[in-house]
Amino acid sequence: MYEMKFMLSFSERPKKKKKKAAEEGQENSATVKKKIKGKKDKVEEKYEDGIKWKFLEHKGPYFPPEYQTLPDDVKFYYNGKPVKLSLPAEEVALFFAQMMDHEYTTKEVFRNNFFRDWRKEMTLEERQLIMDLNKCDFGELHAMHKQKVEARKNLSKEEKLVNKEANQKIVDEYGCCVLDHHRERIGNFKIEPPGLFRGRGDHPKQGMLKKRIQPEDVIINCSKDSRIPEPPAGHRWKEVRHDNTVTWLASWTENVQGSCKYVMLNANSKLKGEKDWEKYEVARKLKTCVDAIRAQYQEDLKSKQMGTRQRAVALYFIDKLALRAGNEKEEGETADTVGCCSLRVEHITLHDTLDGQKCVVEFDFLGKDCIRYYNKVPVIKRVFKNLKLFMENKQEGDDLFDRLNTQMLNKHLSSLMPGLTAKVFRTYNASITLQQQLKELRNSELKDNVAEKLLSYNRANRAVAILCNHQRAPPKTFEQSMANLQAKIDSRKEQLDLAKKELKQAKKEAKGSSDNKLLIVVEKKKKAVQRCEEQLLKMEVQATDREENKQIALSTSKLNYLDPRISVAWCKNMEVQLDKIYNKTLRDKFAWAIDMTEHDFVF
DNA sequence: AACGTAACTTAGGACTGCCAGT
DNA sequence: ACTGGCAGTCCTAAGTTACGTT
Repeated sequence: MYEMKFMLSFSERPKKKKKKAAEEGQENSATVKKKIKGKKDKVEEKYEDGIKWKFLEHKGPYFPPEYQTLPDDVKFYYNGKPVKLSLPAEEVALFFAQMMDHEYTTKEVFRNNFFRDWRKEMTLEERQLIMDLNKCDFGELHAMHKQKVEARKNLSKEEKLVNKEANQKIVDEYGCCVLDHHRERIGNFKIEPPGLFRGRGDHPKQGMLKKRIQPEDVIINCSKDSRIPEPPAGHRWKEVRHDNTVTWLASWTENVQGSCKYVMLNANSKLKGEKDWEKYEVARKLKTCVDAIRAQYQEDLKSKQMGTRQRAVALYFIDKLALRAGNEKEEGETADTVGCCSLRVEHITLHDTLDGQKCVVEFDFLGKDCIRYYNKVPVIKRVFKNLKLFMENKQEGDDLFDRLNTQMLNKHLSSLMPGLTAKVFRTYNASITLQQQLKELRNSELKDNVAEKLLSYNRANRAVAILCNHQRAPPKTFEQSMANLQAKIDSRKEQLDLAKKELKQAKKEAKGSSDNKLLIVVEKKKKAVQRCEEQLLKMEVQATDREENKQIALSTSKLNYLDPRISVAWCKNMEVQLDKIYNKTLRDKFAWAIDMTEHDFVF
């Protein structure tokens, strides 16, 4: 049961005093701000000062199995000669062999990074021998891997069940924790297995060895008074700490980028649910002051301060186009991608007129995950003039907003509204767009068929996905499956024609007759026609939906940007079953919204 | 103020297993 | 019973933001 309607709203929430709270420790009963009696006399506790829990107990992360050496008959060859590799070198060789069907392994950067890191794992002797990746023959390793995959696929039902049960046992043991009074699922309790780093796009580190994580690398976070997780036999943890100002249960540092990895709770947990609710409440708060903020940045477009003008233009983009903030990135460490503040002059082209429209900005850049953002947008004159100004005397590689960064932008935003940052605009614009589109589509289409209602919902969802530029690679089987569906539609059409003819014939025969049998036949044929029509419509709607969705990913916005209460209310109003738009995982994640939302909810 | 990084959200692709249609 | 296509799940990379340090 969720009690978040009683929670402090974000503006009333005290500012964090992180470190201090941690030092005081979780036993401090003064950290319990409020005990609120909920329904059924359940007591919910709210904490202040960024305290996330009072009690946390878990079994620690689950480690992947140790590497098992190759069978003797599977050989690696160098320069045509079999070479028995040392265990560490062999393990890394297998990582490469496993990926050989992938395009990655043909790329120069990938191969070079792999080879460099692989050589580090070799013995001196191996290193002296193996000097050239092109002389390496992983053929047998690759074949063995493919065989293993095949064998796994061909397991009998019983064997698969045994595996499934073994997996379930691991989930039962490691997949849950106790946080305060709740038993909660953990999102990622498994330590990431070693392998070759697969960055996205043109990643300078692709192919580097992602090393095996040992318990000695792992920090455990839990309550002092909980049963401390046991490290695997013969090992010890890097550290056991008791920091209740954070939500992670375990962490380690990953070697490729040097960043932290965390074991955290599942999205259906109370902690994550509250955070999610809070996010949407901030976005709704923005709704109440967005007009003022827009008026302000319109004014700022005329500012004498260049920095203020740049901030205003950036904000205009973030608001209108739902661009991400765009932090600076360290060159050479990651793929070259940008967001709003990090746009460079080569990413936009200004057109005084284009296709009959005035003041058009053409965007073309790679955003998060190297997804291309391409858009031609008419903008207001003042923005256009400013852009021209910002581009003056600059060349390729120069920042468009040279007097602006995300910290400055967010600092400004938080002064306009507590809790406001650049990404809130994405959440706000996504959710408000869904709400508007649902309303419009309902008015204009007035469908009473569930399939058509769902098409409307998906179209509204799609409008958001397009706004947020959530793309996907067209499924490999797309053309084929589309053709299959069309064939089915065609054959169903023929079937319908036939059914109609039969109905006509039956009617004719029954005319004037009072023979009950004939009347029953007519009814039967009528039903058949009706059923056929329904099936045909359903398939046609499905075809439309699928075609429109070819390169668009709806799931990302559904999961991260759309206030679930809008969808829950829509289902109630349209008399559509919630499970038609939310699968089990989403229903779990949004349990808080399903619980609290009435049909009249307005974002 | 500049910088580094911890903590957390957001993201697309790979993988899996189920079920409709044969 | 078989299978292929796809929805759902898993995986982990890649963002954002706040905070601490120099």
